[in-house]
Amino acid sequence: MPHTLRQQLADLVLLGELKPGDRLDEHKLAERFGVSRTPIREAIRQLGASGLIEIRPRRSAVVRSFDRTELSEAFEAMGEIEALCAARAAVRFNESERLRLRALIATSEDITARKDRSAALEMDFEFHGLLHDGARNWMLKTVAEETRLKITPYSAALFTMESYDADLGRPHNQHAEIAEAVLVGDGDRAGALMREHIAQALISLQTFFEETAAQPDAPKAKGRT
Amino acid sequence: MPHTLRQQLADLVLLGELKPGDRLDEHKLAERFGVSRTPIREAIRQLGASGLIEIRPRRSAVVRSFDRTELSEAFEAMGEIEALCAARAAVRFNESERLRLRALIATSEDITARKDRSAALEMDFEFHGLLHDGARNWMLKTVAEETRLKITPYSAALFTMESYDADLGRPHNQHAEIAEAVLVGDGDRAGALMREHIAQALISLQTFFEETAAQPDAPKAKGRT
DNA sequence: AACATAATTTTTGTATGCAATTTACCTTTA
DNA sequence: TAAAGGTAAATTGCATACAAAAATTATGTT
Repeated sequence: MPHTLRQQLADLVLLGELKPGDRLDEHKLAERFGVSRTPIREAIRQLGASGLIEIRPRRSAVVRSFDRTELSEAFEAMGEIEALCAARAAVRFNESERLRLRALIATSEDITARKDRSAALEMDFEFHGLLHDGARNWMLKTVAEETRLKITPYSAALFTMESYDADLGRPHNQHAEIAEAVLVGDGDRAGALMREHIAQALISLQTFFEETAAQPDAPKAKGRT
Repeated sequence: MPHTLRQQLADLVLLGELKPGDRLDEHKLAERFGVSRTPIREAIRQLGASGLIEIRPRRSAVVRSFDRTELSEAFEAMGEIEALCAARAAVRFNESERLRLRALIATSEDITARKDRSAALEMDFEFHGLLHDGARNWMLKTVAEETRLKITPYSAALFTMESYDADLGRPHNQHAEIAEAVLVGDGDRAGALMREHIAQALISLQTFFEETAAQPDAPKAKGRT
């Protein structure tokens, strides 16, 4: 099942080939995907409306980048939204979802032990996706995923760093705790734990970006030596 | 300051000229706005990504329509998001915003007395917009406005109905109560009142749509007598 | 008259070309 | 060497054209 052009383009950003601040050259992208500029432009506009890239009239579109303040606000907002999903999921989960969640945590345990960062990233998406579905609210799910999408270029970068190996256990343990609260039906606790989980993720992100000097908002080296 | 094409197109939907379910003919729109189909298509794609219209491959795009369940879920989600904004605004409002809020409520009082539904709709937008800003979180504001945008074709319809005159006082009073909580700095109360306010809005919407039989999800009469 | 099928029109998807603007590069000057 | 200016190249915005698919109308059969 071939992805849509829009998804293929998004993947360039989501999988890290294009990083925040990078320009999107319509000609080159058209050539790369073997189509004309017209469909490329349409895909770019869509991703622009999704907030994944930034569209500036008469100038190249660029991958959306956040400064420290924006990143912190984004995580604060996401924390609240994910907390909402978790709290509702705790109350509305059905039996098959409970089974799936349990299985997910077990698999995650394994992945964490093997320090497979790539699998851990996928697992992270699945875990949160399961809670988004469990909230049984289409709009809430949409909002959660749109929010998550916008910061993905940053959070995904974390999982690609070798130095993140050491901290891989923390998110897993937090997921396990949240899952427990969800399975017990304790919405308030699940929500609170989720809020904390997202807050921790922000701290990890900030820490690693400070260390590597690849900080958000850092001016891109564009040929200027 | 001329609006962008995207905004002009959105206005067709937001101001009620195009209703949920209506098709967007690229040719006619291009002719209407005096441009070619290319920029029209780009605008349509953007609005599609925003969730205001629905894009179906190889078929005309249509204004997004919600069935009863979706509408109810949308309002539930919006209630939580708006409550978040209100709760934060109560704590983070600055002095000029407090003044502006007080002035807004005073004006609203007047508008309600005059039963000016059109002005009341604008006032509604301003009231909520002020709280979105007051939350001091760019992402939260974005999420709130995107959510609000999606259901606007429905909520705006309410304000255009003559029969809504009788109920015009209720939203105003609720706004006033919320404003009071915000000005006192009581975030929890502001949030709770906001949640209630949005829930009431849904009920009004459902009630009026049932009465007029112009229910959401109703199949559009398209030439078929 | 009802239904199925074929012809016709409408509408979308994409490629291509050109004008307008921005960006990059190179020269000149302090 | 750094700044400033001007020219050339690259890039976006938009119009137009045409093929493919969908919607509509017309036609024929039972």
